Amino acid sequence: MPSPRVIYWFRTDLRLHDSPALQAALELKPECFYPIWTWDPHYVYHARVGPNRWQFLLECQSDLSKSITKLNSKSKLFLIREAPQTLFPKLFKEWNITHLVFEKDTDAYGRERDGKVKELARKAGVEVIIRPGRTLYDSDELVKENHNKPTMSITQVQVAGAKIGDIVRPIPAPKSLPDPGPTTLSFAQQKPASSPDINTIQRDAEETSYNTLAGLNNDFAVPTMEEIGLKPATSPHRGGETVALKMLDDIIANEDYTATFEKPKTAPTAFEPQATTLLSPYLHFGALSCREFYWRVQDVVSKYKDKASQPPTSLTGQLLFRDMYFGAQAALGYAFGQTYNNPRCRFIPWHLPSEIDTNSGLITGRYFVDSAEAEVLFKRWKEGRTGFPWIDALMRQLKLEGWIHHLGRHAVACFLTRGGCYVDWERGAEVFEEWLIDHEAACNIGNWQWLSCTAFFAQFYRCYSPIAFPQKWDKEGDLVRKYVPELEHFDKKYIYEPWKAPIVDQKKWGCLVKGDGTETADGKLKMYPKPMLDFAKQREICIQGMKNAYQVGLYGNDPKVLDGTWRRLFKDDAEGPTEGSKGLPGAQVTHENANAETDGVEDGEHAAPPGPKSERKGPKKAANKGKSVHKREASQTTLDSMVTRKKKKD
DNA sequence: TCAATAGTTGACATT
DNA sequence: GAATGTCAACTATTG
Repeated sequence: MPSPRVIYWFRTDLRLHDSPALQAALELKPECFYPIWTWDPHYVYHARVGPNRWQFLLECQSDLSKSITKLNSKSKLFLIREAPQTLFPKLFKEWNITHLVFEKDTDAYGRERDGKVKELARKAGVEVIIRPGRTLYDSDELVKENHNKPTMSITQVQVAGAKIGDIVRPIPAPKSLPDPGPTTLSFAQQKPASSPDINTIQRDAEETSYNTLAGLNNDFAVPTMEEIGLKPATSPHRGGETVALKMLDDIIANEDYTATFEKPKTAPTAFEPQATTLLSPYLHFGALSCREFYWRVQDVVSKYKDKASQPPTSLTGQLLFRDMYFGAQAALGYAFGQTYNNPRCRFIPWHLPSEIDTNSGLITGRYFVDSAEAEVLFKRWKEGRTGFPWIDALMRQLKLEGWIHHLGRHAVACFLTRGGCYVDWERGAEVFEEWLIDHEAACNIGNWQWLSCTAFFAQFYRCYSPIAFPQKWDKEGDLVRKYVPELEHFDKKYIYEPWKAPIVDQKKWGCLVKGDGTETADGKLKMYPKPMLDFAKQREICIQGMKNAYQVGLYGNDPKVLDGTWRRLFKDDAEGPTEGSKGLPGAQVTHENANAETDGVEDGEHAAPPGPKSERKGPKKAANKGKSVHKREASQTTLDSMVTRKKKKD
């Protein structure tokens, strides 16, 4: 039996503390130990990742690399710029590897990738060791104890969790690490296909991270933002296990906060400091272990006995919700991330429905513009110029900093979907995926389904007001003043509804409320848009639409949804793309090559004012016009060809 | 079987 | 200002 030569493959576990997989790797007593990261083109080209989350990732990697070097001056995090699916067979041979060890990933894409890597290892005679560690409970085990069903409520998580047993106590960080062996790379690099590339909009220079195998200085260094060609990051939040553990220490030191935390009582209007822990991005990248967090909190809670808050509102309750969403995703796979073919997601004929690849049954990442005015509402929502200061402040904070309070996310998600614009939750989830530094696919998808009342939650008549809700938390409107500075001098009486302020006052306070937000100044005066919709009216339309869709009662996997005949069950004038009795699968609107630069709807910027169906006189066509449609041509099923194909010449 | 009740985080009026 | 009830009425669980 040769001495173990081990690759430890870091992915969503960028830490040394409490890593069951890392512990398993070290128990092998390796002769050579290679801590590596492979540069997965899925992240570079396919998932939506903005500069803020990129920077957070790079900071987590740098911090981890330094921590590794502190334990062994010969070692570091070796970043190898190639897709794992093509790199590993060559690397196994080159470094004479005997074991590959990594933390389990239950994300839909993660499972697919790891399945392929396991197969490659088997062929190369390399033993693969996988340990769960990303969640409180192993998500697959949680599903198993939930009668092999996706975990759809917190009670189910608690019952299934109790059957599994106690949440495991955290493992200390290793005190030393074995040397790596030789790190020569004599093989040729295989570049991934750089097309399709959803992230061109995130860059202001060429993406050159695949120009070398081991980086510009051949030292396996963490790439710079420049190497990836990214636009500058703007988030104030810094990544890394070191920062995370310090933040956790500070939270735990405040025992009252830790033990009596109740999420619904934390203010979404608070900033500097925010009302919640802001540990979610560290949990996402694995810079902080959720079990470390859980037990540090639980030990304080135990001291407080009956004075402590309880799940689901307590701090540990938040971690249970995370496990719930991971369990739902582990059971449902790719279908969890979409309505189409999802047995647990209600079918609502939202505006701007997703394009479906009928071969794979998966969404393509593009969508249909069934209504030009809905497209305008969506654009204005994304850009933070809805004319509702609370919504705009949050969307601008999100884009700038990559993090907003959980209840702020509720407010903007409700507004986009069932409580305002009646736009598909998948559109909103895509924007969050792009901008959040803590974007966790399972949690993001689950929360969007929750807020849109398509799964997990059903009380659609409980609708967040963009005026009354923030008023409850902050009468002064400080968050608005910070992120919507044009309203900085408005009296608090009008801060959440500035269109009601008298014109003389608007002039006095230096900002006119007019237009649609495309212009920002009128002479010396600033401009802020008028509200893009009548909230009270739109709320009624949405609630009626939801009530109707609930009565029809379809789920995403209903045959009538799959083949498009669901339209027979809706009246033509029901809210959403409901006309006719037959149509394309899902809520797609007409047969059309979605790559085509054709359109059948008037220019969105000049659309009629909001109102039900106002623009849908005459034949209905899909508008997939230019910039308004996401340029993602491949569905998830084509990922494999994406990484194994040679880079095409331009 | 079915009524009662609970469900992390609504708005508004009244006490 | 905090607590409670009503609005209109959802699903899933429980006894």
